[in-house]
Amino acid sequence: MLHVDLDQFFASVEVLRRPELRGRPVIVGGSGDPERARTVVATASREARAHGVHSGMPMRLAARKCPGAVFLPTDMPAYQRKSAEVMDILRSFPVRLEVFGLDEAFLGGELHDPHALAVSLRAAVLERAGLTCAIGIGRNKNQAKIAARFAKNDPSGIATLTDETWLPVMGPHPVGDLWGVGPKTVKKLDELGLTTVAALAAADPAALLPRFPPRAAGWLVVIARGGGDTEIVTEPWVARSRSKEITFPADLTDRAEIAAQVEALARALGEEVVADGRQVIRVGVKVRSSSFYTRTREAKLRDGPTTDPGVIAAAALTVLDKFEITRPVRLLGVRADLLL
DNA sequence: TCTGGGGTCCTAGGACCC
DNA sequence: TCTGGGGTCCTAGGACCC
Repeated sequence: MLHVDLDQFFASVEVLRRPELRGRPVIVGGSGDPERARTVVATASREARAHGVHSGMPMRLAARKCPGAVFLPTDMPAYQRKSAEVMDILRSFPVRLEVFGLDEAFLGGELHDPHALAVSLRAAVLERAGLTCAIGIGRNKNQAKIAARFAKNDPSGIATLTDETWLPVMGPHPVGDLWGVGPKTVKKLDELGLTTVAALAAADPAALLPRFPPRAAGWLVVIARGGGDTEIVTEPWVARSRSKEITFPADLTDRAEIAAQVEALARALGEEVVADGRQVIRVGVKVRSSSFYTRTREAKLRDGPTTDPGVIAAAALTVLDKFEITRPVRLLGVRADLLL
């Protein structure tokens, strides 16, 4: 199993079409205005990362840390096109390919010399798409995915984990370094005295039951031991839902204005979904107040699946009525669940 | 410097039915 | 008269990922 992870994907695509930016710190995010409040960095180039800039950082802080950087707006259509190009290159090899987001893929097959394959893949992606990538090799997705992180810090851009090396390498790491273990899970594991991968790997899943549901407990121990999924799904991904949300530069307080924004979001979302040939079965609304308190409400469409943006907008407004809005509104979002 | 946008999957409780 | 067991659907929220 191989995991291919494109380096600083958004920033690299921007540099490709603006060669004069090569070697300069490039920061992609929001509208590209570093002074605009409530926006964050989507991707920072290697040069910008050297200044301490990283994904998720507020744009204004990034601008302070790296005043000489070039700031660019996020151009998703461009990244989607480039992603498809790279995936086609990967598919030209005799492997099974699972697309895993815009900038990642898993490759599997009967690989006699996975390292040699990784070398060839990197060369092909660089020559034919102009992009660099890290490649992790493992016996399953978990191992390959984590190996790709090590590959990012290796001059060869390739790293391998196996059943034999997993625990010696990962054992000393904090549990938060595991794929799928976030801050909340780290805290709960810590309450059980499990802070390292080695400790979690040695644990009896039953010991996690005071803090985790049975399935989660079993899964955590499996991934800590270097186990994981080995299935490659080559069928194109069919989206389960689609959403649109906006964080406003200044909070909204007027109820009519809030409703108008929800309606506009729902209509735009509906038009995109219909353009994709999908049907909406359920509509959800998200409201985040100025205090960052976030709530969602949703409802199934009573009259069945629809392709009518007007119906979707009306449903969103009905769902909005379920909220008691007492605080200024920072964010509004609309989500559509799609018929499979 | 306050904290984006777009997703997925899981869990849990209540309604409702037999 | 005071309380079964199983199942599905719906909704809300949590957690995580890039």
